[in-house]
Amino acid sequence: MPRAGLDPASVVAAGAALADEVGFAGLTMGLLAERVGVRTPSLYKHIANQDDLNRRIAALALAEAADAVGAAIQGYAGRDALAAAARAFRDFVLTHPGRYAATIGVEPTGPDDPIAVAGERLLGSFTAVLRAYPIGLEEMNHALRALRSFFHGFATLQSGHAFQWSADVDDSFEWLIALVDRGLRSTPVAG
Amino acid sequence: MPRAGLDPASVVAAGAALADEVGFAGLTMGLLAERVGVRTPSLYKHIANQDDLNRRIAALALAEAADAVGAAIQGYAGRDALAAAARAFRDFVLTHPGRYAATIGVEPTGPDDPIAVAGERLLGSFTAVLRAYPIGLEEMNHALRALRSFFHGFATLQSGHAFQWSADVDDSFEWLIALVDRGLRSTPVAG
DNA sequence: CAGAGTTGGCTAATGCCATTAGCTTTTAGC
DNA sequence: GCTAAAAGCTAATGGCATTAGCCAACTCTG
Repeated sequence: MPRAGLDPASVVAAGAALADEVGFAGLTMGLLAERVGVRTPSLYKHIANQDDLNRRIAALALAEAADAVGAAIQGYAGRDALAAAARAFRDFVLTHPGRYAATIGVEPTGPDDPIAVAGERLLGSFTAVLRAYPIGLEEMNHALRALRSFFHGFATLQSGHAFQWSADVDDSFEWLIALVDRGLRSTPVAG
Repeated sequence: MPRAGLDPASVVAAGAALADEVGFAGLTMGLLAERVGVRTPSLYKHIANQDDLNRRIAALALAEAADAVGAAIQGYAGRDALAAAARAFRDFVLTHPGRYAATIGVEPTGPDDPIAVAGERLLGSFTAVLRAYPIGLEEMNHALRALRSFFHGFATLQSGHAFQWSADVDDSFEWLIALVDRGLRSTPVAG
């Protein structure tokens, strides 16, 4: 029995890729073991259990999303930054539906949890998007949550095939970006 | 062995209630059987299998949500209707997280599927909310999807404890409603 | 370059969960 | 009252996650 040369990172990466293929719900230890060329129990030498695997996939997904969004908004501000961030985020979710699904409902165990660290990084990019809009400090958290709601909502609905084919989904997404841009521009005067 | 007096509707109702208590992922046939006072295999006399149960719970949830939103917007228009619908929808998701989770990712099998019927009814209420806004027919589908994205996104994020406690979540929700209202008021001139 | 210890892989076993088969009793309709 | 469908039950099957315990293969030191 030659060694497979696995380590936690490679197992998690394979798990994320497999989740993207078969759906997060279809990700089983047996399938993942087969994918990495090992018997099921051997996976436990690298990850504690399936929940641990899910959390690591979630952290990976958040880190990758933060990278994608962060890179997309470089050099842009205002509406251009908003559109770039929104498109990058949605692209990521649509091309990596399984690993993004792993992030839903996970809660970091503490501030040093990789999930929290990556999540903060993603939030940082969202904050950068809002910088050019007339938003007071006190409203920043509300605006951040609004942005997250719209990014997360649209991406998960489309990923779950919740939209009929009555109109082009990409057009709807651009329309949504424009709607949010108008709303953010005309924030109320007082904080 | 006296009969328990079960029928599909009561099993589905109990399943929805149980899902709200233990989370959709924690809903098992064994737990549901115990809850309705029957052994596990007996459930199959009323529902085909767990997937069937999930779909029926989803249809129930969509119907209830449609009722709640429809009732909430009675007599309101414009921003008032938007706020009423948003609050009713979020209240429903937060008080019934398990059954709402059952709706995520389900796809109706055809136009007569109760899931499709209830979903259309909910969409009808959302359409009514948009009626007082200056939105062209061609844009209606985009606006509808935008509304769904906001409602679904915020409600699922809050339900999944994805918001930190840095600011009051109810305030954020009202802020989001105001943002969407501003965006919907100032739609571009051309359709 | 040998050998001790750690690491990573394997087989076997356990327990939970969904589902099916086949039997029995209740109950509704005649 | 009788018959047949409906609704319950026990027993059995198969999939999945997880643990125990064993052995081979690297690593690292002397």
